[in-house]
Amino acid sequence: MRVYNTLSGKKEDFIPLEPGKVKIYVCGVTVYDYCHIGHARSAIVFDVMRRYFRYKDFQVRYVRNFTDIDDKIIRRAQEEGIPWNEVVRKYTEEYYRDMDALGVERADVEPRATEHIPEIIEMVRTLIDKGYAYEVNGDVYFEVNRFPGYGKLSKRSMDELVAGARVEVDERKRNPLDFALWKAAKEGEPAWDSPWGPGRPGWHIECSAMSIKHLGETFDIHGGGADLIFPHHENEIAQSEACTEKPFVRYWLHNGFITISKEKMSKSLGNFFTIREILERFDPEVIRAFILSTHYRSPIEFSEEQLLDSEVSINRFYSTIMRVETYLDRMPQKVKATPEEEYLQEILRKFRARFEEALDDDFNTALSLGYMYELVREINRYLDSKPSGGPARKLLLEGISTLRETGKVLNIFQRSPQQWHTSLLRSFL
RNA sequence: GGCGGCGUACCCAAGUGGCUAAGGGGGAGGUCUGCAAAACCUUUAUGCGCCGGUUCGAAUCCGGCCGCCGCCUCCA
Repeated sequence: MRVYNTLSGKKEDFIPLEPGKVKIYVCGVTVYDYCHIGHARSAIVFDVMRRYFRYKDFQVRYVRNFTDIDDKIIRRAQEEGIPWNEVVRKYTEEYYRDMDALGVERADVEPRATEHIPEIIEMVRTLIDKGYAYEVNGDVYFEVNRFPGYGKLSKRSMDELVAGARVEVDERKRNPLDFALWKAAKEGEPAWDSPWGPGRPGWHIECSAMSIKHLGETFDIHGGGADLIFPHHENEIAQSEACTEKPFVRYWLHNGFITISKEKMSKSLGNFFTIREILERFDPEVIRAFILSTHYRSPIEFSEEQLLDSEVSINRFYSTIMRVETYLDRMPQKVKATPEEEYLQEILRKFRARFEEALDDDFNTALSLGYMYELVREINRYLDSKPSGGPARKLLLEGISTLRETGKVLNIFQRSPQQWHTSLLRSFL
């Protein structure tokens, strides 16, 4: 397998730390609002990677966190006049509702920052002891100048970062790029005791502490949206490697954005659609197929037209399944071979290899889908030739089961045609 | 300003040195059908933003130009 590693900027052979095993950490969401389609993309593409590793007989350990304490959560709690942990509870529940609907599997471990305060404190303490961090009035900052590799993931030098920085100047920091490991609590804010006084963890430290705890000091894959490359993942590398003195992650994988009118969909621009809104109009399988019809690193333009295209494609699949079922029910015993049989056999013979070749090449789901639709067409062509008898039955069933099994990797094509059609009718109402 | 990415048909999209440039949607024509739908077939890029260069050979590598986008600030 080959994967594109953001760290090296190229595709590399994937070699796991331990043969046959793969350890993956994916940055999840901050639970303070409903998820939008961009969150869905990240969740779905990494879900597919995980499923594909399993398909390839890897033993997968998959960790995806929830950020359950930060400024946005605190602000939202104040706005709604409810406790911060009530905000967390509510939006965690909503997250699961959306992701379950989209067929995103639960992670093996789903750690939360507030459940790892001791590990976080321990890590911050180590960083201070080693001289990588300093305390100022109850805040603790990581000193980026102390870490020689700073900028290696986002491919920027310190000078460039400082020159282009638009961050507000905080006089207490030794360098404007220094980032908070621990934040002192202001009046009325949720707080945990620490050697530096009551406070809460900074955003980046939780992912380092939790990934190291659940996957070890070095692990295989760390993923997330491309907008996390800087500063989040850059900071994770700095604090983790400073702390453990070992390489943190072997392969950094990042998914591209969803755009609206060519612009990045984002909270701050306000040009986003929630998963919930889209699910009112489209079947979840349509959303999955739409997202997987583009390579995970490329931008996808979100549009109704594209979703409708995906809907038609999936419909063709289920119509074919139904056609085969009906056909087999009425098919005569008498053996009738047709020339099309050879074509279908030929495409089936090559199918698995081509499917795997596509996904082996940096998870090219778009290409794998193309092969699947080619197989659908070949099955229809064979049906049109009106074959009959045992061998024909066997061949048709093989075609269907091949699509079903490979569909498992993308988690599409898993329902009955009846279920699909029922759901489709519902979306018209 | 710095760094990075992208530009393939009417739309989406795969393809990163070499067979006829996947696949889907849409359009046109056709087969089947009582009609229709579905399905299938044919067709829809001698060309891959533009101009040069390297090479026996380039969408694919190099240089320049044009256009679009992202990151540098919370962000999937």
